[in-house]
Amino acid sequence: MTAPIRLLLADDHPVVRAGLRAVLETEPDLVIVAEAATAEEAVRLAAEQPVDVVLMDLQFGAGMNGSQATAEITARPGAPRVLVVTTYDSDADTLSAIEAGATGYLLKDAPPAELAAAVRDAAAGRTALAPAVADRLLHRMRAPATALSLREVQVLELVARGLANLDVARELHISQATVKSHLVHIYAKLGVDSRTAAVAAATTRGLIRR
Amino acid sequence: MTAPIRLLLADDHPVVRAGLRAVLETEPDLVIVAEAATAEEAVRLAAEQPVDVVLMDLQFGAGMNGSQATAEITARPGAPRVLVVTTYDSDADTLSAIEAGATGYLLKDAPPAELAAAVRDAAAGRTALAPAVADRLLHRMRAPATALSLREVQVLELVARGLANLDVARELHISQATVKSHLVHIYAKLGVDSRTAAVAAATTRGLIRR
DNA sequence: ACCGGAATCAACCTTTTGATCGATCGGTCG
DNA sequence: CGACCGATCGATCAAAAGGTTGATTCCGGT
Repeated sequence: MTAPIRLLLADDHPVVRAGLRAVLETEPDLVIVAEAATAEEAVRLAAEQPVDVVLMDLQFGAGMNGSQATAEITARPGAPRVLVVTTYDSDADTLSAIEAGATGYLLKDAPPAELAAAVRDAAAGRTALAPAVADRLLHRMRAPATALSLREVQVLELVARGLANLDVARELHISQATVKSHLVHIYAKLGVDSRTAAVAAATTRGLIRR
Repeated sequence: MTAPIRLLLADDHPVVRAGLRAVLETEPDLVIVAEAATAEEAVRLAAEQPVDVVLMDLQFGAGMNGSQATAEITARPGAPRVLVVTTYDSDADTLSAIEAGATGYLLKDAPPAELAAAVRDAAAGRTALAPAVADRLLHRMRAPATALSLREVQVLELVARGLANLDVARELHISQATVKSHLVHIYAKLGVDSRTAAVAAATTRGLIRR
């Protein structure tokens, strides 16, 4: 028998951490070596000890989000694999997580068996995508007209939260001119001509999370 | 020693059910008698057997939502208490759950001890509200201005569809000045200062339909 | 090595929106 | 009845957003 797969759980909900622990601890080849309640803590713990797979939530109450933490974790040499386990999925979440170096993307409504299988896939370096996520990614490939780039989705999500262009610029550390430029491209791709119309179109198409 | 409190867990996420079970089973006075993966199943199970407290999620993937299930469960004589345990909270969620007869409203990021305490409160018929939820409810009481008039809602729904002021005016057969006037009032009531922010605020509070 | 797309920024101009006045006209309610 | 509120409209000015053009950098694919 080979060495067990060492896991780090990163989720701000104690209940979810307990659930993941309960589900995964019944697998003899998996061992949970640490838990993190914040993204920052996850980054720190992943650096302090040998870990094979990090189960990473995307939404944390405050501070760094899961994508940022994923990017920091995967940036280091000999980094563990990061398997994103989140509740809701949108193009924005999926793309930024994959962009950040996630090995897999699961939804929390996955059955336990699927979860354990995905962990093993991730540990072996194989990509593990939830069916719903894989479907959407393929669908995007086939219809590249409506496919917003990662940056464009990020801009649009902030716009949907009601931020003005200058606020979006500050949030993303770019200039206001760039935000306007992105918006022009977004309008063209969605076939609209105002920010609120873009938000409405993107919402009905499921491009952004509400 | 008195009889243990009998619990029914209703959540569509296996991981969350396992987490709640793990957290609550360590309490000697609590016993989980059933689990439901859908709202419909929760209603059925709550009718079939004696249960003291139902831990109810609000978001289910498909079918009935948690509020509807709560209403059905509490409508029966000798009904169990329903304790809502959800991830995100918005005014719309909170109000409809309380409206439906929920005894308490907790967030999933609550620490285990708080969860167990809330279950005991609910079993005894005491209202158990998460501090964040209680704060918001009190805040609403002090600021009853959140009630939009019928006309204001009509304007806001068209704005949310991406229409410009002039388009809204034509749609409602009023002048652009009137639309702007309504919007000023809407912004004041929602505490925002732009149309997209108003749409975002109204959406999260459930004031407009998407 | 070259090309195209994504992302970045700047400057200019037009349109839309928002802020702030004020005003009229029904209803409702104590 | 008088006070109040919702709905309606107008005018003006400043701010924000949108449209256009052009340019640079970087990266992946041919």
